[in-house]
Amino acid sequence: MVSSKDVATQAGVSQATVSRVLNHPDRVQEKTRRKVEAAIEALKYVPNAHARSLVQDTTKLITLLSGPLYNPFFVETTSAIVTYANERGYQVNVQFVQDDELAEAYATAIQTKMAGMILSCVFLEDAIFEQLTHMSIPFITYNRKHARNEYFVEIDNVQAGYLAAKHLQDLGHTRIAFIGGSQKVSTFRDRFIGVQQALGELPQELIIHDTASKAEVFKAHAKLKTLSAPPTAIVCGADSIALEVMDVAYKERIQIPEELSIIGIDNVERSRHGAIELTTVGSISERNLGLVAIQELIKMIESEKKPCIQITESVKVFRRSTTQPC
Amino acid sequence: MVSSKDVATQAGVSQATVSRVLNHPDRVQEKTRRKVEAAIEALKYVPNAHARSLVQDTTKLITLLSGPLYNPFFVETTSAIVTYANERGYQVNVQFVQDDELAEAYATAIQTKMAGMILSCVFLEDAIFEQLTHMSIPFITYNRKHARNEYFVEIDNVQAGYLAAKHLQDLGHTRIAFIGGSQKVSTFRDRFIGVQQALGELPQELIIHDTASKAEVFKAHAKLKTLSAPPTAIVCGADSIALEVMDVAYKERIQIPEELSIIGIDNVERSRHGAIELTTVGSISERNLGLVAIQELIKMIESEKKPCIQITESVKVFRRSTTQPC
DNA sequence: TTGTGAAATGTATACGTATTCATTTGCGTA
DNA sequence: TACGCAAATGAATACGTATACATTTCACAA
Repeated sequence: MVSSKDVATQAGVSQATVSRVLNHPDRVQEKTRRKVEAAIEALKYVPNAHARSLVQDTTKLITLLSGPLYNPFFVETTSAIVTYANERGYQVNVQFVQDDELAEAYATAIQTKMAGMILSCVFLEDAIFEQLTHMSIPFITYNRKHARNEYFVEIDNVQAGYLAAKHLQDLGHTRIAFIGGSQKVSTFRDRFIGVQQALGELPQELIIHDTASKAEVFKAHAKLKTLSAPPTAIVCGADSIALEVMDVAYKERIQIPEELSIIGIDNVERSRHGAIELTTVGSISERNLGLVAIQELIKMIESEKKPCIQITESVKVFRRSTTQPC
Repeated sequence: MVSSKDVATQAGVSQATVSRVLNHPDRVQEKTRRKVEAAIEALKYVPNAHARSLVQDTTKLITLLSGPLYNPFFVETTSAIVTYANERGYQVNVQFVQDDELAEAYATAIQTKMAGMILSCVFLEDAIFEQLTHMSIPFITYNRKHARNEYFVEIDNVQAGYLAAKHLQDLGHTRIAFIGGSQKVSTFRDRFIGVQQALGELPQELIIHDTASKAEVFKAHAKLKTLSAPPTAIVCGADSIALEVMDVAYKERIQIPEELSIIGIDNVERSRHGAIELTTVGSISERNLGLVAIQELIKMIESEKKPCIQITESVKVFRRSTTQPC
């Protein structure tokens, strides 16, 4: 590995001067600068970011702990986060973590000195939260939040659940099911609360929580189908779930929306696809939640002042083709 | 920041001993080890990965230069790569790079000392390639390759193009169009070669290259539609393009496959969705190309011996519902 | 010419870790 | 008890960079 010392020797200057050429080009004479730059070019020198961040105790690295990419919501947020961070000169360390893996993901992540952390996969009551808070670096959550979170970006999940259920109710549906994820997660909990605000207490047989994988969606759908009075409509706790329900339904030749109305929440890009046309609830602004979060995080990193950041975006129904009157 | 020196003071030992507890626990006495571990716990010490990789000149970091996530192919590969690497104890630095941004992505990436690099976004004749080769670290490309690549993982793209075109031909189609990306890219070039092997020289009006964005797919489709003799079938150079063509077609109320047959290449997960059912060509083994690549890369990193790795997976047609007899 | 101050450059040090080498400890044996 | 040897530990150093501080250079005025 070629170091700044090698460059210095080659250029006939001291290592400090090389460093100055890189960091304060104005503080070094034109002629010297050119010599050094020539040496850098000749030796194909690239500064060592590890050494730099060691001495400066600062780094241009952000850790992203995202949910898994089989959920299209995380595809969009990850893409936005990484791209924006790169534009701003940050590298992004990405991990895709399943719900119960946060602790170990966190443990390995913090070994690397970083400028900030952005994550989605936190539980409402997550033991990891105290550690996060005691970290000296800024962190922000998007989509989900912790019970005592001070920095988060989300959509109005209660309202989203409410609007989704209301939409189906307004279409005349009375047997409405809910399929969602873990109630330990703020998102699903709040969305379910919203659903209940619209519909009142749902019969137990129409509520299915803890649906994380495709296989579980399959089971959930099978269970609903065999009910003596199957639902005519389903509120899905996330578009990712809705897409999987649609997959199962199509494969079983169930007509959507004729036999079954489906509404999701998140308004992911894919729900707009001509072959999908999923009715869903999403942010009015249609701003990417990940983008909002990374922008806020970088503000926090670069301005040092850290006021409490709590952004909750308003939502509305995006009506497409998977819902119709009962 | 709490350092190993602080831990040493707290435990009443030297810094070297703390280091040994972490790296060679067997070389330190049981009693001492417990003292140190207690101190680590008490001070919530985490070793600084920068300092470590500085002194060891080694690091558990891999750089991934992926194509953009609006292409579902890259969603699947990125997911597989990051997850596998994490399991093996590596952090992954991710960048999503558009075709013409490779140079700058590369420039920022190499400032961080890394164990290896994995990338997809290279052109057949890419100037960056020489720099990559002269790097002392292992790198491997997946999906795409460079003209002089020694380490790559791909599917048999010529065969894929051939089979896709042949499939349509066998169904009786004669007006077959091709929509692909840049011919500077190995993937699209080879796939197009395969198409021509099956169909002979295509009429110029039925060939559309350089289709990278959704907007360009829209334009491509519009152009084909207004032809005096529009195509009855389209070979798409990638599933991502096929999905976008389907999107446009559905929105214009064009029946697929009744009015237009579509075949893609890649066999991405999404093409199996009940609402999509895209006929496509993909690897027989259905192994994730990204996974194969990262496994090979880590082998290269950890075993030092670096034979030439050139994996080309055989392909077959996955017949679904977007193609039918003319 | 000489003195002065600013600009330019060099010297020395710190960051946190792993490791080599030197020193101490402790144990078994004579 | 004393000796020797292995095991355990400590002291010192290197990794590559940025910067505070010391030194040199240089232009300009007296």
